[in-house]
Amino acid sequence: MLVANLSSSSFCFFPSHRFQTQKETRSNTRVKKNVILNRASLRTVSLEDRDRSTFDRSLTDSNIRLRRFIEAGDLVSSVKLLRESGKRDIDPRTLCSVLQLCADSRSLKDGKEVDSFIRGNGFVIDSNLGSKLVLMYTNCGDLKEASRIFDQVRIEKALFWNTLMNELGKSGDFSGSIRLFKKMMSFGIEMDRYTFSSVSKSFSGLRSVYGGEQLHGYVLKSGFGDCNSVANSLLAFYLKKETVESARKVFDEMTERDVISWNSMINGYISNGLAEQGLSVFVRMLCSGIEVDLATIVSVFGGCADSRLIALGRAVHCIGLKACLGKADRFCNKLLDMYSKCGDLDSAKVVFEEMRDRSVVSYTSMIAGYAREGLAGEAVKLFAEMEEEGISPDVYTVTEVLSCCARNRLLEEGKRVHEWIKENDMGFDIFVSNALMDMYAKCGSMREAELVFSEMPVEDIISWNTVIGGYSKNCYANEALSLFSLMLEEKRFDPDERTVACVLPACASLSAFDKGREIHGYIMRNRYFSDRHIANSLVDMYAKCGALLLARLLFDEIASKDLVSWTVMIAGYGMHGFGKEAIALFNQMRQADIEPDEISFVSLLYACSHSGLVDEGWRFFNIMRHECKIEPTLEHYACIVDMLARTGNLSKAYRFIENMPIPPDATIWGALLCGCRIHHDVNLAEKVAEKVFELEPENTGYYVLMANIYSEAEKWEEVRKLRERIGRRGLRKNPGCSWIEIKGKVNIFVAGDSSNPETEKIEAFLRGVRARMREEGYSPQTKYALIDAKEMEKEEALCGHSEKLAMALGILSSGHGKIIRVTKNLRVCGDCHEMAKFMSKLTRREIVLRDSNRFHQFKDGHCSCRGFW
DNA sequence: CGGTCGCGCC
Repeated sequence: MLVANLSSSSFCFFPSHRFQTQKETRSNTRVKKNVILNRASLRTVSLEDRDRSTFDRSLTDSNIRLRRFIEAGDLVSSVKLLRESGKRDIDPRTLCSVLQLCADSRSLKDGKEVDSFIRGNGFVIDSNLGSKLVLMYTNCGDLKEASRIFDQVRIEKALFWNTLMNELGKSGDFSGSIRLFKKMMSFGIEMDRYTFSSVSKSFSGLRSVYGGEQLHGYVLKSGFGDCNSVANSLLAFYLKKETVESARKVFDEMTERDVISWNSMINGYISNGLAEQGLSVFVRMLCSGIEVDLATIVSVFGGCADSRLIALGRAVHCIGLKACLGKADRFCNKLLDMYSKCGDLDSAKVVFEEMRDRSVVSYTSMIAGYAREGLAGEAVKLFAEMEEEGISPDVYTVTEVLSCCARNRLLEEGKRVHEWIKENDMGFDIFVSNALMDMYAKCGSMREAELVFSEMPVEDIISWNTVIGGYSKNCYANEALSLFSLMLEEKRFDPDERTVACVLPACASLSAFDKGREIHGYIMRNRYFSDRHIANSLVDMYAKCGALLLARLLFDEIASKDLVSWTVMIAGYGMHGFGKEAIALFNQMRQADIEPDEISFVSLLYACSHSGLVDEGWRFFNIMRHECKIEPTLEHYACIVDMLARTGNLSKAYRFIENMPIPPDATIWGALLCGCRIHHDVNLAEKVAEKVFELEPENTGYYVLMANIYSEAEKWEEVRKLRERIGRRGLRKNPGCSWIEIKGKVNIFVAGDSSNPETEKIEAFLRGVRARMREEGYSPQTKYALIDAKEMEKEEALCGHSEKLAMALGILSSGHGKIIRVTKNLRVCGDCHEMAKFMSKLTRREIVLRDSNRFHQFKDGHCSCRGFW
């Protein structure tokens, strides 16, 4: 135990001379006590002598009358009589009785009047009278006044100290309670077992492990270590996550353990997430022959639920029935919850149906059970049913139903629950509002989530995390970052692990490198890197910001990598065109016995296709199907088609699509259409385009792609026809835009944009670059231009797509050594790609351009994509 | 007794 060290520590809460043996303490106490008692008795004797000398009938009368009122419990008359009496009429013992009556009646007003009678008449407040005053003030709730009396008079009996310490603790004034305890020690008052339980609760309340340990030492020194209830209080003190092992030590050293000791230890382990240890203590308890009670069984059910030990749960169910606990509501509810958390919904249902009176708790647990098993319909149905049964759902039920709707993307049901919440006025509950926002966020309705957020009277960190995460997940990365900044600016909450895990993907999707680095700093300062969610999203963020080496360095720092860690790194290599490295990493992952899933295969196959590794791609596609038994999804097929089409295997890709066991969607045919463009196969493109247009008639991107194929083949008539076709449908092209982060600010450009304050400089710069390119024999690749003739003219005149503008701004406004990082929402255009190569050579700057598909790293006139895009 | 928020592919 730590006590030995701590008691000799120089920074000791308890003055070291207080560490005396029990014997010493007691004998010292006795000496002091006698001195004080002698003094008090001297005073009392003299008082009584005086009273006796002036003895008359009226005094006896007043005392007798007063005692009668007191015995009858008539406080009003007692105080009235006291008011009319003088000092000589009243015996101090009678005063004690009046004070007791005030204490019992919890009447502070009368109590104060008695107190002022005592003080006004100059009664000597001895230990007895003082104790009663303390009791009166304690019971009447004036703890300050009660505490003050301890300064004025020596109270001998531990009971009064204990009672006040308890009340101070209950009122939250733990420090006050501990101050009283210190005073009790310095007065040398003899303590009893209740003293220790009161004060240990206060150290608990202060979360002062140090104080608790000191108290522990004091308990041992003063010989109370063997007292069961004192040991139980110490157990209760130590039963927190950080100190369970100290609790275990106390428990193991106890000579006699009662059912409370066992229950405390079991529940202590289980409620701190150490279910297995708690359950093994329970098994020991059974062996020791101590009889279990309701608290034991209820805790153990929780432990079985946590560790999914349904067999043990069933056995404990029997033990509980044998102990005749089967009728208790808490037993049934916890049992039902245990079965449902262990995935045995049928048993849960049986318990539920056979329960005598099903409470709102029973219904909530049952609904949670359905929700966990994905039976959202059943969950929502039960929610409706409980009202019909006359059981009103409460905030717990509503939160559970909402989280069920969120998990299962049930927007309509969720909205109906929202209506119900409004009708039943439950929006005040922070859990309910948070769950509501999460439901809307997961169902993709960020507008509704925002509305709930704006109407919350108070929010907590979870509310902010939910909305920030909702923005992140729903492609509102800018909004996610803004809200995150607002949270910091207003110093509402310090970001926690969840916040960081919500914001990093937003940085990743925007390629907000500087912002991401800032958050990285925050992660290091708060030691969040050990959180794997965070480490993984950090690696992903750096990879998506083009800082692949940094991503790899951090990846190597992750102590225990999980599937996601490997997947983000593989995907990172893939999007930068490092197919071989992605494959090597994938093999390492399998050597580390991490089983790949469908997502990691998507990343790997894309890595193969982005690097033109056809044979490898095929090999892994087959490994996935045959070795890992993963049924390919549309994404996997899209990777293969993309891979074949890019490398010119157009007819092979076509046949592959035709033989797919699942119906291909537009992205599959779209991948082939891209290949047709790269390899200039207009005939196949026309055939493929019709399928694409049929599957996704609203997606303008495909019309643009086809138009480009026609214009590259100089089939202008076909371009015109296609343009007409789009016009008839009233489609608008999804505008291309690019952005670049400069000094923490994101600058966004669309094609032909002149809204940036630096526009003139940008245009001049680009005209200069174009001129140099012409001199060196490059011609503008206008065949990549858009199909809208007007826009085309404008762009040509302005010399620029959005990515050109962003790159130019980057070159013009950042220091020479700095890498230019531009991001585009669509694929980069061919002319821009050529120009970027040229610019990298001309200005000797490294340009990293991330488009919707992959990274292009331009250096000395070359691009890392080597044409695979 | 029962309840809310986080990472990877497309």
